Amino acid sequence: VTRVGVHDIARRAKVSIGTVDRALHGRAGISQATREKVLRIATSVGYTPNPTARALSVRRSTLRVGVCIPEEIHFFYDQMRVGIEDEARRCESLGVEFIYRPVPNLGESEKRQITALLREKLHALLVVPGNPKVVTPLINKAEASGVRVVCISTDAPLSRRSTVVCVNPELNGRLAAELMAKFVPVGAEVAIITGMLATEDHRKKTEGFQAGFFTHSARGAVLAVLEAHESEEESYRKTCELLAGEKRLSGIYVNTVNCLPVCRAVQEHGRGRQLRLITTDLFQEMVPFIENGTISASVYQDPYRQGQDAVRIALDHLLEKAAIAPANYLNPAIVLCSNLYLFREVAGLSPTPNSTRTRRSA
Amino acid sequence: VTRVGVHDIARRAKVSIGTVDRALHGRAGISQATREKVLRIATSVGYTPNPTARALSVRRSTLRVGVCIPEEIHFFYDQMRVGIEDEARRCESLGVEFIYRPVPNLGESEKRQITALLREKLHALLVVPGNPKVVTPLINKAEASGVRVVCISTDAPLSRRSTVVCVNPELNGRLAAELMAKFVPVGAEVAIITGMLATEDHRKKTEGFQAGFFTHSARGAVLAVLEAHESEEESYRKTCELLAGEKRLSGIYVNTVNCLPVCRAVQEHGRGRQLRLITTDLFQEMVPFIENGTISASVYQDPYRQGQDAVRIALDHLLEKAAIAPANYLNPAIVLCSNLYLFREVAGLSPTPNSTRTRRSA
DNA sequence: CTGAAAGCGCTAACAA
DNA sequence: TTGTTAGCGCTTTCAG
Repeated sequence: VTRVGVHDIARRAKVSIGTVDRALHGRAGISQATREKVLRIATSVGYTPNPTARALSVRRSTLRVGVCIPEEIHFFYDQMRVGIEDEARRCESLGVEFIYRPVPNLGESEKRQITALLREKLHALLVVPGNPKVVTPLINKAEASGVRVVCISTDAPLSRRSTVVCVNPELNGRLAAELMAKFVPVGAEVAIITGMLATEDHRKKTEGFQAGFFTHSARGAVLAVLEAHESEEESYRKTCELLAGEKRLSGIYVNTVNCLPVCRAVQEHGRGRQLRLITTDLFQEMVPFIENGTISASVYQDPYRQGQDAVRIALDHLLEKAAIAPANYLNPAIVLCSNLYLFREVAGLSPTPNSTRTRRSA
Repeated sequence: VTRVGVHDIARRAKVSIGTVDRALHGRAGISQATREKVLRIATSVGYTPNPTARALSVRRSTLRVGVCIPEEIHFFYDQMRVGIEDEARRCESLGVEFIYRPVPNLGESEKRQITALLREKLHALLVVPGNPKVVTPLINKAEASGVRVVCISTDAPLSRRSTVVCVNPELNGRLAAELMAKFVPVGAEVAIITGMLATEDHRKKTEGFQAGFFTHSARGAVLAVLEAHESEEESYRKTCELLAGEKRLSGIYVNTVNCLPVCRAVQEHGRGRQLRLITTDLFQEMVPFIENGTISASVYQDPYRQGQDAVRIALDHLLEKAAIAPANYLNPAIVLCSNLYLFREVAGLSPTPNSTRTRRSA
């Protein structure tokens, strides 16, 4: 099976390889007649270009990808960074260069960092936008100068970013609600503990949960939506009050990362009742609560995958001219006790010694 | 930051590119002193070879990856194939050639197809082993001659395959059991419908479910394990008998793909009771049953991802000398009504018109 | 409009 | 032991 190349076509058409190239790529400077002849021969011999040769020939400049995501140890953005780095490593042999300009926290000094990145003659920019108002003009400026911008995890919906890679927050809430509806009995009453409803992400998760619980539960109701403002103390206190006030409460959905105070409160004051707790994401401190059943399930947004996918989308576009979908919604995973140790955040840990759950109340 | 190549190293070491090549590849005909000097410079400037150029230059030694998976339209192995093809496309610019030799059905004529592949001077082989007894010697032969073999979806555990990419079947069963335990009330009785317990995969899923249900349910019991031998008629009949005989039954776990007859039986004869059905994998015909709540959840083994990961593992090893883990266990996804349309098998379809589930019994 | 030729970065055969 | 050189198949520039 000897592959046919531009030379073969040129020979058969009695033209030069330059002409073949012009015909094949619809470039200017060739007569319609020759073009058709070349094209006809090319299809008749079943020509397929050798992408290796093309890649070698065409890519003289190295691609530069800027990355601006929050820095963090041991959690969400940390996993995202690892996902980006792992995928970046696979591409460095293709001559792709990654330039990291992290921000210390979501939204903090992002204007400075992104501006710095944009000076680097990027081809693509991966960014977790903290404050959309700040980031949107920068994104628009980048896209205007041909830089493909991929938002990760949170969107800048009014910007001209090429795409976003995230879990749809509304779906996130709906999924939690459907699970909750299936966990609790008919007519059950549940509550939501959120961060700040001013945050789009939290608001949409909350709305999604309410809509989903209405759809999937049988005569159930969402009794309360409590804002805890990401405060440990406030979360704990409000959960305790909730448990004290609503004796019939049979489920709590926590849609922010700040679930540990809720777990503690439930463990201390919810004992004995069939209270179902559904949380968001996963980190090591949650493990004992999942193992002992305090947390029934957690909706996991897979930051590693988000980072990985963002890189892949950008590079498929840059290297292979793949189209970019306007949005890339990941399917969140569901963390249960059984699959806990397959998650990156937990893999490698060994189960807590006293985690054997033999026929406890499920 | 312009990439450094053999020429740069040659210049710095004041030798020719031929010598650099000899040093870099441990070829003969070079003095120890020059070799060390070149190597030192190469590492100090962080030289990484350009695989595209290498591939182009070496020409005939493009990497060849053989693929032997079942052929199928519209379902599991079909998705797996797409996953492999998508990932293969991303690699073709690296000069990797994929040779497909599918089998019509799992295990059918696999000896012939794999043998044919092994004649192709492969570097890696991706295979879904049907009959381990047949495939194991072929795998061993391949590995003995330096071909890295990656099993997908099912393992050939006694062979010397480099790795397997799959969902651990026992975990699969445990996960289904944990969900079931959380869905059904205290003291609930459930049943398992399986294919053939002689099949390792089905047996392990069954065992996993039993163990998991014992662990996670509160005083519940697995009443029956029914083998339906992948027969539509048998599945339907046995489900009907089960529903008639066990009036208190509150859950069924179907651990094979053959779930439609069970769905029909449940819809016809299980009406009115809170019967929880947990199935395996996902295909279009299941959609209405998920939408109308007949199926409470399905444990999805993500064939697309399995194919994709298999390619990645093989190529990371071949191209970047990455180590291969002895096994790669994927985390199964859980299909619910809310996230249904994020799955590849269903994406693009629009929801069934009468699927609006307004406050039905969950 | 068309052809010739110079690379892309690396390998390998052949000289020296 | 080392240097030189001719490609791999394609794109692109520069003459004609």
